[in-house]
Amino acid sequence: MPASIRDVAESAGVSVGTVSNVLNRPEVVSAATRERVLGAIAALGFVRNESARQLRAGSSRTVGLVVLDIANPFFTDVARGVEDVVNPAGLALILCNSDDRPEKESAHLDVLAEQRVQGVLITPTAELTPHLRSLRRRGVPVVLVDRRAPAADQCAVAVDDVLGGRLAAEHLLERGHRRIAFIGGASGLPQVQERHDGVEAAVREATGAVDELLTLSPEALTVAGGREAAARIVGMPASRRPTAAVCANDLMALGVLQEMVRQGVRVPDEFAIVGYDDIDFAAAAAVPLTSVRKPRQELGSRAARLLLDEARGEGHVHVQEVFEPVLVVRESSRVRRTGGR
Amino acid sequence: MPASIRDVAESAGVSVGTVSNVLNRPEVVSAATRERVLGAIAALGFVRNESARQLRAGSSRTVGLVVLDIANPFFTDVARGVEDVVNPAGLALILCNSDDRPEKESAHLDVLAEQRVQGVLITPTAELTPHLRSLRRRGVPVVLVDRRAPAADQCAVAVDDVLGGRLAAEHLLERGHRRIAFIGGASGLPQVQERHDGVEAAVREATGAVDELLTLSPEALTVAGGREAAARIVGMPASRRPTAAVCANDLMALGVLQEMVRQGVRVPDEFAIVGYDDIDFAAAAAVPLTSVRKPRQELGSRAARLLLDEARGEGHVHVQEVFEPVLVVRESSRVRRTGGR
DNA sequence: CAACGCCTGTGAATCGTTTCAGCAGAGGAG
DNA sequence: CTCCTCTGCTGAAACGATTCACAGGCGTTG
Repeated sequence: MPASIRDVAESAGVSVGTVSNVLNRPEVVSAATRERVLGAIAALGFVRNESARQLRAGSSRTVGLVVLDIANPFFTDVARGVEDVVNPAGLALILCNSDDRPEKESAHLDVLAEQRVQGVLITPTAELTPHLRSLRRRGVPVVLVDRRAPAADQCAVAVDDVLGGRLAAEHLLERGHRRIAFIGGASGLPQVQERHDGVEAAVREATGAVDELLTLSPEALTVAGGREAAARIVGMPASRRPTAAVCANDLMALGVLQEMVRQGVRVPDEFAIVGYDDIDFAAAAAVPLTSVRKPRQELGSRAARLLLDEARGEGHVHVQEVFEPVLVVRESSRVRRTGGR
Repeated sequence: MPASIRDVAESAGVSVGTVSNVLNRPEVVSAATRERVLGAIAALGFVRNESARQLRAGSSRTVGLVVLDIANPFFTDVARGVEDVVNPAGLALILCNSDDRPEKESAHLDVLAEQRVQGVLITPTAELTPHLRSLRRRGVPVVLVDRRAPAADQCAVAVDDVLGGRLAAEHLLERGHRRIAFIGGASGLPQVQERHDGVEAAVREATGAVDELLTLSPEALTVAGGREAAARIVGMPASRRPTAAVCANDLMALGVLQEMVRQGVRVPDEFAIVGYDDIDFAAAAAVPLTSVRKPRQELGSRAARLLLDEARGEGHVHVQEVFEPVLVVRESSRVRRTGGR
């Protein structure tokens, strides 16, 4: 139904080749002809059919971004960084949400493969699914976001999460906390594991023992997950109950905070909280959250640039970029009545 | 480079038509042949080329969603609602962010038109741009989200924002506030205008005068915009300074709250705040925000269903759905020392 | 035994764009 | 006047999947 390039050609009295030239290399067409063709295009309301163009070109002008949780502002900030790079390059972004579920992730990857996207940016679920591998084997560039590459044969943009965990824990230890909880999801994400390892190492060095570290694994890395973990902590006997928690992300930290407030536990006086990601809302929370800051937007833009470079081919060198996180101290861990246990 | 349907046909010793049948109407192919073809598909790692399929079909298996601010959780919740409807229908979602800028919006619409999307869901910028009109004229279904349709010739899913504004204002008036501010962006969005009108009507009815309503229009409907407005309010002489504000969305309300806290103004004792949208973070704010709740996810899913219905053709009836907002009272407007002026 | 219908499968046309070899005509050089 | 070059345009092939009219093969029926 919509006008095709042939209709335009007919209406302008030229061949389809000429119309295509007007569209793609206007400089090879004489000014008079160009005007005539552009006039016909406007008159007919012609819009290029991307499918046909793609069919010919072999790949589309889109890239895919698959995130773990679209409701987590961390990922929308990453997406914004990606957009800032990808749109100016004339590419559209297909944003997919896996909800940390491998099936959804696979389904999205299938769609992206069928769309012949230029490449895929992804924060994968725990296991690198076979879909992801086969995508790469098929020659589709894949850049991991907020996750280290398992090998040097692909690009990845990550954050030193062991360091991040360590920063968070050392901060609490300095404030005199000894019984510390690490609250991470049950999903088994390596990023979360690394944060845990950083916390654990710091706790061991400071206390000489690891059993001071309580690890809680609520269902999901969400506000609800944080509430769940907090409820369990409050339910523990006071003698064993931790006095502070490092959370695997800010959403969980907000959940912990909410539940603590609800249960009448004063934060930070009775319980200190450190979040992770430093999303904008962390600073606006009931008790402003201490958090481990990651360069969210830059994570996205850097990953997108690497992807475009790889898609362009020609001597692309795989890069594993690792950003350093920074601890931002706010109210939720500020005070500490008593030192030691 | 990737295997085509022809390679599969060759490898399985059948014609391309048969392969296509296996893919699209497996029931017309004998079991033996089907197995053989599926085997070849697996062996070659064949993936359908959507471009080719679309070229033939005339339209793609995607829908577009254009939002005003991807960083606003309200819109990610809407997006989630859309996804829940659209993915099960076998369609992919292209999520675009206009940042409330007509040029970006137009650029995104161009891309979506070239992609031959099945339809577009959009929360448009202030003016309905010519691009949007021409899209509709070209027969692409367009459903407005969180915005009323200017005429009955298209679908729209909105919220009664006059009522929302009224609910917010009446609540504050009941609490004894008389000098009230309305904080909305300068973008001229009708949704915001309606909220303003609702507030204004309520104020007029209660006080008999409109000049009790101070309207502030910061640059953008963001946290920063809220801070900016709050700073201006604090700078006013106490005699004329409002004692409460209705904000056009929760992000601004959070900004107002932050700035008030920073300036040492106690909320709600010295200044009450009501937000709009009731995003999840509203309840988790430093002072939990009273807010006007909209059915965020349902807004998206309803809009998506209408879009799919319209795309399917066959006796589609345009629907203008208007949801009723509900006031959720929390700490930010709870108390009020003194009544009246 | 012929006629018929059903079941499978074939092969060519088609979608709209890009690309490229090649052609007409103008202008310049000899 | 012929030969050559350059500019501007043409026309057809190609991309990969879908679709549809149709062709064999086989069993059934009268």
